[in-house]
Amino acid sequence: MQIDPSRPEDLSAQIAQAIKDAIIGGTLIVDERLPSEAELSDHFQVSRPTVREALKRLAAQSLIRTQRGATGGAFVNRLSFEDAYAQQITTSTLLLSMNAVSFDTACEARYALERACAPLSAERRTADHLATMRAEIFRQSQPGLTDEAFCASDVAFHRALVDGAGNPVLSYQLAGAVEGMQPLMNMITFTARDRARIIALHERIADAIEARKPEAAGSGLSELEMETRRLATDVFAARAKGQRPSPSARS
Amino acid sequence: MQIDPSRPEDLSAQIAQAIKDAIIGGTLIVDERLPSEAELSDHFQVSRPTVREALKRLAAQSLIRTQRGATGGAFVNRLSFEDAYAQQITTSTLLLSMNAVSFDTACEARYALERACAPLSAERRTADHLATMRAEIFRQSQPGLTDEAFCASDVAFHRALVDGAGNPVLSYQLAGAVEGMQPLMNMITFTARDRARIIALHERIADAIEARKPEAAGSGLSELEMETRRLATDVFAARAKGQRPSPSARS
DNA sequence: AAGAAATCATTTGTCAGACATTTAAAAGTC
DNA sequence: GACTTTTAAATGTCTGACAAATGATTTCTT
Repeated sequence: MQIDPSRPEDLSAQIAQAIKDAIIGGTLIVDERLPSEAELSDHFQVSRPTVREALKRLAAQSLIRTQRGATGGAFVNRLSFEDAYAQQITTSTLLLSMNAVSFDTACEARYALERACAPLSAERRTADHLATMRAEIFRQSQPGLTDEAFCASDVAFHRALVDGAGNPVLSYQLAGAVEGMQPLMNMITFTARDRARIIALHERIADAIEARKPEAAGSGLSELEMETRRLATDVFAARAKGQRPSPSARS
Repeated sequence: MQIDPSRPEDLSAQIAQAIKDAIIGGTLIVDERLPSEAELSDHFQVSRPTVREALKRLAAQSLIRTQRGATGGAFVNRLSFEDAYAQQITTSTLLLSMNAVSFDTACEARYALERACAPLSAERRTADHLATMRAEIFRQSQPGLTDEAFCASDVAFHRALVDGAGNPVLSYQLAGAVEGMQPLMNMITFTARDRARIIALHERIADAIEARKPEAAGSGLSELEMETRRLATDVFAARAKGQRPSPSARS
């Protein structure tokens, strides 16, 4: 594990990469303790602040965790599904918000992936998943719900649908697709009639999942996709005409 | 944008989070220059090394880039699809290698997601995508190919299939599912007969994509999934019996 | 006056050394 | 033996300094 001080790249970046490679390559295994900062600075022939910058880079990616005290130090971190979810969501959200991805493109990707989960979810969903879906549908039907709360409930509904597939890898992959779209969804204002249509489709999907009918769930999702895209088209067209103020994405 | 020095969390982590929130929330926009390290240390009432650790955390997530010199500084980085791909692949790879995810679970997720791309790819693939798929199939049929090279070509084939859908968001999401599985795939040894079967299925899928037949592509993928899972089951069963040495994942 | 060269100022990158804080183990005390 | 105190090791933070890069400014030359 060596670095090249003559390379133009930052020393801390090189050190972080070297340690990262060691983790990915299996040289350093989960829960193994890294050498202390003093030992690392000695090994790489750099100062301790430089080593620390490298370690912070790794900590930011959840590759290591640090512990203070006598038996403390930096330890290779087992990347948990929760950490991976969070990273995935952040990355997806930023990717969509910073790259002028069209609503249609993001929507198409999201529903294509969700349809992939539907058959598995219809087969394996537990009563718990179903109960969550029903509860979210009920919440969505409450009058006086803000658009943001409606969207948040929408996300929860779809996550329950995805989690119903009982495949954590799938849930992880979908987390970004579903949650990353929320800022885009929040740009839409829903009328009462819009909501009613969406809720009806949610019920249809939940019914299909409950009855273990994969095709019905898939077609329900397809209709929901069309409905969502139609809504977005209308809202954006209205904004373009200046019929409404053109607010930026609401947080 | 403030921090609380009395909280137990690292100051650099708090500062990083505060800046991250500002970026996600839109307070800081793409290509905007952050205050200099000296100004930040003054603002947050911490030393410059602490600020630097915070900035390195953000740099590790590609949220900022830094530039030296008179007009240099830290700038909010536009998260490119390439950066997002790379992060996604690293995270997925680590998640699968560190969490004892069963081969079947990962495989199921991967093929479910790929089947979601197949209809779109059948509809939109260009001659380019098709040419890549054919080229990879040809490479896979070359004798003397190592198992690793065979797997790498397999990944390239599937990426071409996914990219054929012409949806960058979908390509981004699938990057992790396809490439993250490579270390697991590399644990499998392929006999000549195994390879022949896989290549035949690849050809069937490519034919379906070329003929713009979404259902045929989907069923080809389903068969490929079954074939892959059968192979893995055999290999692992043989290893368990001690008929072969039990190597760890080859890099 | 115009262009080239030198200088300067700003900013990040790195270093050295120090102190504070946390934590577990070792030593001491009853 | 159980409890308390001390100690050592490690990370977290600070101060101050210098190096290196780089654009802007000034000066010099023609």
